Amino acid sequence: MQITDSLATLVSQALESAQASGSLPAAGDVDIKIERPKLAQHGDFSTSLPLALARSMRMAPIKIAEAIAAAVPENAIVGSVNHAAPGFVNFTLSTAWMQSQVDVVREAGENFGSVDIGAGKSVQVEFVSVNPTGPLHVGHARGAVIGSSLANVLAAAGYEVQREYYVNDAGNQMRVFYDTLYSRYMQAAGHDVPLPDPAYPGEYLQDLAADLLKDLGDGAVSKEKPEAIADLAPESLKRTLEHIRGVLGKLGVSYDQWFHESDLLTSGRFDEVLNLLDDADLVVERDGAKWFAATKLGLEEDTVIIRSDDGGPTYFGTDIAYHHEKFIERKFDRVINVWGADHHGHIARMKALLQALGLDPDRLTIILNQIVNFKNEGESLKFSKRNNVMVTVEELLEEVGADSCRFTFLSRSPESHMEFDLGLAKTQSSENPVYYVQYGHARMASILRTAAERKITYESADLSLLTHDRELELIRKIIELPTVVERAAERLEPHHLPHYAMELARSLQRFYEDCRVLSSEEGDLEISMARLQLVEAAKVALSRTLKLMGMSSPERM
RNA sequence: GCGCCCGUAGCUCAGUGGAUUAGAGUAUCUGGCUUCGAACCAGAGGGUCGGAGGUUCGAGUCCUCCCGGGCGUACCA
Repeated sequence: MQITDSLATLVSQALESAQASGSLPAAGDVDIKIERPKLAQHGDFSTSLPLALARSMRMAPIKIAEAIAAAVPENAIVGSVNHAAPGFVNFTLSTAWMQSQVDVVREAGENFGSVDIGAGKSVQVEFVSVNPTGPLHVGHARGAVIGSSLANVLAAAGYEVQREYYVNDAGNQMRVFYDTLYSRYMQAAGHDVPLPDPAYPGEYLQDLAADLLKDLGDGAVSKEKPEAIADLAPESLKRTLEHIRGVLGKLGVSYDQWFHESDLLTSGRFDEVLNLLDDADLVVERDGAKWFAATKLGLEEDTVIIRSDDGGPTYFGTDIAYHHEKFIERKFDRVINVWGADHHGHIARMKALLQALGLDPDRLTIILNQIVNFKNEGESLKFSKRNNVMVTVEELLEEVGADSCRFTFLSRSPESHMEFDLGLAKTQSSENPVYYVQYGHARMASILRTAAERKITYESADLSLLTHDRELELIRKIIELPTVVERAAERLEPHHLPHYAMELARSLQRFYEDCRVLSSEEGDLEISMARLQLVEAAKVALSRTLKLMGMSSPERM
């Protein structure tokens, strides 16, 4: 149970007992919100419930606050309760309780910070899902970082999480890709085959074609184009996906499943779902194409499911089957898709579709991450696959490093239109907040190492010696982690993690500055032992936070 | 035109679903290393929260309008 939940219960009990004793009048159902005051002098937690009750109780809020504060029952967590103008009840945590938490954190170890709001419900997080037509470029990194961290957070919050990459291996883009690959392959074999129009640009395809020629031989050269492509396609897809998988791995991203769009077509699921829609009278034929009749569901316009030119499904068409598969076949309680903001027009259609399939649209959540504006030394960079100006994720990682990259993307909320200055990220490395956070971890590790070298054991420490302001400040910050995880999971906002990490590292550095852990003085052994336990707890909390962010927790730097 | 998103310190960004005196990093300036790691700590300056109305006892947060920017508005994905 979270501290805030415990406090809410206490407030609820206080309210009831004050009403029972007649010091407060009756009130309707109330939602007790526990907040964190901005100023330390107002305590650790507060509630503005009296302000909300003032109207229905027809009493001055300050009087209500006074009555509630006086009625809070005795308990282990709260040290003192006060009321303050204009109508707050402020709580200060009990010192003894905080001290006891050091042990709780150490015992929880790498599980510290976990909560159980998910209650084992299954949730799928689908992210990146870039067309397998070449290397990932920097614009894809943001969604990768957000999606993977979000998955970590949800797992820590008690959900059964599945991480998925949707491989679009069946659409028009792939056709263009393979057409271009064919030309490049033939060119590599010395034949003058022009590029198709449109064609995929970039050196990647030339390199891939040359590799295929080298590794598979020139057997496809003498074949007709469709047969040649059939020969080359599987291997090119495999290699491209391997490359993508490798780069994402370097970025700290991994998946439980790579789901292929083509499977939806070969398995018959696409046709099946199309029939379902047809039965619901939501498919119309017009201009030789088949449309999803979204206007019948109140949307602005219909959307094509099957093209008129070749009878193939559109991206949205297979996406219908894909989401049907997610909810009906795989039975996910919730599905979260992380999309680039340029796909936002797709959301209303998807939601309408779920409704048409008889599914609650709220089970699908789309997280849009805004396009990243990359700069170099203050100058804006425009990327495009078409005009071949791009920086790959691989290059980004070489320049900036995975941890720094993750921290930077993660510390902005997805909807912010963030700027990423590549030059700055490189040159500012030592001022980068990521190093501040990791340095804190390395420093705690160093203290524990030194303690081990000096053969200091501290299992039997007396935690009641931890009374210094900096020690208590650190404990307060450490035990905040479960609340942070809960909030990040509830709101699907992993960006709270790096901000918490900064605060924790700061509390830790301030503690280090004012509280000597290892002393050469004989009489200091008792306090050293207690502080070593605190250091260990702090390291546990910071390490877990870094892990949730998909970052490393260095023992040395 | 319409739709979605954004506008908070010089710069990059938070702000816990309305609440006690708007925060952090960075940059600038000042001070601090003889014992555990100075990639650190302490302090200072820097804000009409894009603008104007409105709701409210109370608005950076909710509503309306305006200004500025990004992205959509495909039988591409």
